[in-house]
Amino acid sequence: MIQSIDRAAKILGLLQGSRRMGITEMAAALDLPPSTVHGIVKSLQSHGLVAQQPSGNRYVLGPALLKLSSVYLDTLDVRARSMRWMHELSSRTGLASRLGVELFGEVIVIHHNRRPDGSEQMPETGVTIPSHASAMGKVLLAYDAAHAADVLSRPLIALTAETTTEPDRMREEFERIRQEALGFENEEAVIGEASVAAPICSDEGEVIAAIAVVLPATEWPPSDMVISDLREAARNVSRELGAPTWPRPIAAADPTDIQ
Amino acid sequence: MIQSIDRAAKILGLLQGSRRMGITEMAAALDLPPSTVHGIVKSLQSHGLVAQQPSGNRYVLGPALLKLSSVYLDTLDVRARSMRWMHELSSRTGLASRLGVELFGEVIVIHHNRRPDGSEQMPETGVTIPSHASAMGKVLLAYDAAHAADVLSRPLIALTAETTTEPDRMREEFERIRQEALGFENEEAVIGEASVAAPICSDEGEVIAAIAVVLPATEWPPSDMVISDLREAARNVSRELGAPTWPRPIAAADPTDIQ
DNA sequence: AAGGCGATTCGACAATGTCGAATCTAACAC
DNA sequence: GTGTTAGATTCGACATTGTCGAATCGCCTT
Repeated sequence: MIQSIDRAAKILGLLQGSRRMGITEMAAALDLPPSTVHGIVKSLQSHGLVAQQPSGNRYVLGPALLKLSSVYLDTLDVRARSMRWMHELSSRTGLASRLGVELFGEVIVIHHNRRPDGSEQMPETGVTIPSHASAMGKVLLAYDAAHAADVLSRPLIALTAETTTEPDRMREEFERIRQEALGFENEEAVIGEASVAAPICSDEGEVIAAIAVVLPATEWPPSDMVISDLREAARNVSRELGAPTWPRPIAAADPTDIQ
Repeated sequence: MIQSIDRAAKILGLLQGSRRMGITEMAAALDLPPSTVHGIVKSLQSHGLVAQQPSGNRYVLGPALLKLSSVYLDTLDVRARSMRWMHELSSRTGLASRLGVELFGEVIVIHHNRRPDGSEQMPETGVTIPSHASAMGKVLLAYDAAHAADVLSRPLIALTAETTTEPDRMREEFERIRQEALGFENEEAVIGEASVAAPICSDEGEVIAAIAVVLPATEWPPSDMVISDLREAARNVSRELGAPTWPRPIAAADPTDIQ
């Protein structure tokens, strides 16, 4: 591992968390001398990854990141193939839909279809949610033993009073997810919001993404029709990706109770 | 400048351009030994900035970039303040609208309002266009002498038969842009597409972004109503940002004819 | 005008990044 | 099934670079 690249990435991570920071502030956060941080920041700045605010004493993330992430999204075969099915899923169910992949114990939304009721909604692409508190995240954890072991090795944070935080209950939930190829979450991440998710399988049979519909907690549980449409969308996307089967066979699923 | 961070950024740039590349291919492109590239890529991968494809021999940009760019967009005060006015601009004119900032001789779209006709349109946030071939880009160049000098010091590339590529004509156009606080482009970037842009000023009176409406070339030139609405939106956003005046006084504009 | 704080610059030197050689892995041809 | 090829990956010697302390600069406050 190259230390200076590691440091540079940590600086990006700091600016991601705190939005605007000065050199001395970043140095304190990373326990490094200001001149060291200054050199790294100037290098990042020369590539547009970081920018200095006009007032001159604080730094922010830079526009080059937007271009890189635009290409990242374009690269995603799973996203390209999901968009049409998600559009249809939202049209049929009247609900918002999300596609997510794993990122360091969280699930990040790589595609979002708004609820088709004409109301004003925030675009969610780029939003992250802790995996343990999200239907998509639970699905991704259920089919990835190593990832689950890692996440469950640290205390699970409660985002609401409903968030499941006991590892044993999570493992039971993973077992059920693998049996039904469905993950559920009711007000575990956001009060008033629930979601149900299904796995997306690749041509190698691996679960590489999860697709979800989002519904108001007042409409919980999701109707049979919503669940049927969700499974249909997941199956269709997986098939387009060349998955041999959907859902992935239980025997092929790695159990998450490896200690 | 830190060489290893520079190299890491170049690797991200390669993957941005070529989408998927192997270690040996990147090494050839950068004129570096494969083991050097491998070390850098593994560092980037550990932070989610790069990912290895399941087949194992090619690399792509990683999901952490999406999260970073999501925060980048959230950080942008100019974007937050423009969204409502752009929504109104698109509603009143029936045209798509874009907000852009400068990135290495290009203009990158940081907010996009679709044309409100219900048709299916690609989201454009993250898209880049060479500044010289874009109304927004020309506006940004017109108010930034150093940037303009840099762009005009290299040959301008024609994207269509209509693209202006002569530096003297560009300078004349910049002069006119500063006088009218408006930039125009008809089929210079994309056949069939035209745009008109206005500058967005900061509280320090600097032009920090440009706002544009996009119209079909068949509707060229834009009507007086469209131009009026665009200026109104630009003035309103600038005012919200604390700009002392709009448009920025001509005397304060740095001439771009510095050789 | 002086003081304080943070950004920035500079250059000596220690630590790290580089990269050649070797090994590993997977795909392909026979 | 075996051998070949090409690319990924690992390892460690060593030269180059990144680090960082000291000094300076710039801006804001008093």
